[in-house]
Amino acid sequence: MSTNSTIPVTETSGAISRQMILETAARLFRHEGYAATSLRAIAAACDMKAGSLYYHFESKDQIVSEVLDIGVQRVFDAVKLALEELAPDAPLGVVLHCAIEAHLRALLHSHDFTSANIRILGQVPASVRESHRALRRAYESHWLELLSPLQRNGQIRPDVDLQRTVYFLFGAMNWATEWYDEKRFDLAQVASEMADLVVLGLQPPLTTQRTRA
Amino acid sequence: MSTNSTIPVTETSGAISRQMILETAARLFRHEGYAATSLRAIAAACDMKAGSLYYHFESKDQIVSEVLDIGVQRVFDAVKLALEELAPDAPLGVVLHCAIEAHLRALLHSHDFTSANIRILGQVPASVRESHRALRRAYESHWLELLSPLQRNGQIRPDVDLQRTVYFLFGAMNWATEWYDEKRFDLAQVASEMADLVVLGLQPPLTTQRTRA
DNA sequence: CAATTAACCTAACAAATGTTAGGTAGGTAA
DNA sequence: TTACCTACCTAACATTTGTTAGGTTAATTG
Repeated sequence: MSTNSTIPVTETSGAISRQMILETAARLFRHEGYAATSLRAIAAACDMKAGSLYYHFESKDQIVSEVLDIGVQRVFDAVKLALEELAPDAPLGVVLHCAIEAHLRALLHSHDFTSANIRILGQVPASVRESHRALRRAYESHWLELLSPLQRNGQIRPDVDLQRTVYFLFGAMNWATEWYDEKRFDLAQVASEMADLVVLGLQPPLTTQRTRA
Repeated sequence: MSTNSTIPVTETSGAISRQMILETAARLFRHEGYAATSLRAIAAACDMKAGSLYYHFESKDQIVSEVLDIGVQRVFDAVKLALEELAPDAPLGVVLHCAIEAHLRALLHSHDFTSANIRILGQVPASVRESHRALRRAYESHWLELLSPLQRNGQIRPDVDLQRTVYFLFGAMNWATEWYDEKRFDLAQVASEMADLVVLGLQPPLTTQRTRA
């Protein structure tokens, strides 16, 4: 007899538990590291026992593997979505600002997955790291394909190495997980400053205004 | 407080072992993470047994604590030394290039201490991290005091936030531990590119030449 | 010579780890 | 009713962990 059942048809109770396990694991991995986060700690935070995790996952490696992938995928999706809303001929400053803000927002706004990703990548077993590397490279390529036409445009100097520029940007952005505090900083402003730093440089502007070439 | 301020003139066998333990620990911490690096693994790599480490150190925490401090101290010393050789009125571009190259060189040139520092800081016990924070802040302040006069000079735009600029630079530099390969890159060139990126920006120069104001 | 010390070792401790085998309450379906 | 399935639990397993207590050896010192 179907009374007023509040459980949604689409999400079974198992799927909800699975999601909670992943979110809890991401939070603990981020703060404690990979090896220091035990399955018992993950389970306890989900009001479960350690053995029950094996109903949803094959191993600890599989849990951390999914956490890593989700972390990159969320940032990847956020940046792709933000860039799709831009005009195809948007200038460098706008493109960079948009991409940086999307990356930072996904990275910092209550997403333990992304922070965990940056912190524990060097700690997971080599097999896990290897299978995760493809996704990371795909995201890196996305940024290269973002900047490449701008260099052909002449909006980026031809002698700039885009590969290393992306490395620099990733470093500057991802390091924010170590110092960003949403109570002390405004994310949009941080994104603007970072974009301005690389676009305008630290030097005072040489001319007050510029006409299109 | 346990400062080893005075190193014995003749390096005793114990001091050599102590140094080897620290170097081995740094290497393992960097590659395996803090919790995954056991005292037995450190000892075995030094041709010792785990219990013998307690002749030189009080605990695992003390070992990792010294590794963390050495990591920052080496970069700190390298940057201070490099800046002392500069003229006091050196322009922004020269100062930044000099500081960045010194930081990167100490960070990347066969120093497991520095890489370990960046990777495992988020994994060590809170008490260790807390006592290490003072040294990190001192290094951060050194960069602020490096850039501050240049902003008063007018060589850095007055609306630039120096605090966050240092965060950006630290991120870009420290991230190099994740991608730098001494066989593929030239360190001096990487340092130049990074300095140019923030000094000149990505945009093409608006004027071909510039005279002093 | 004997005594001492530096620099290790052995062997064990309790606690914690990932993982597995088997059990069980509650709902669903026939 | 009976049978089945989902989503857990209990209890153990073999390892591994940091740490300690109590040797042992070789060199140094008086």
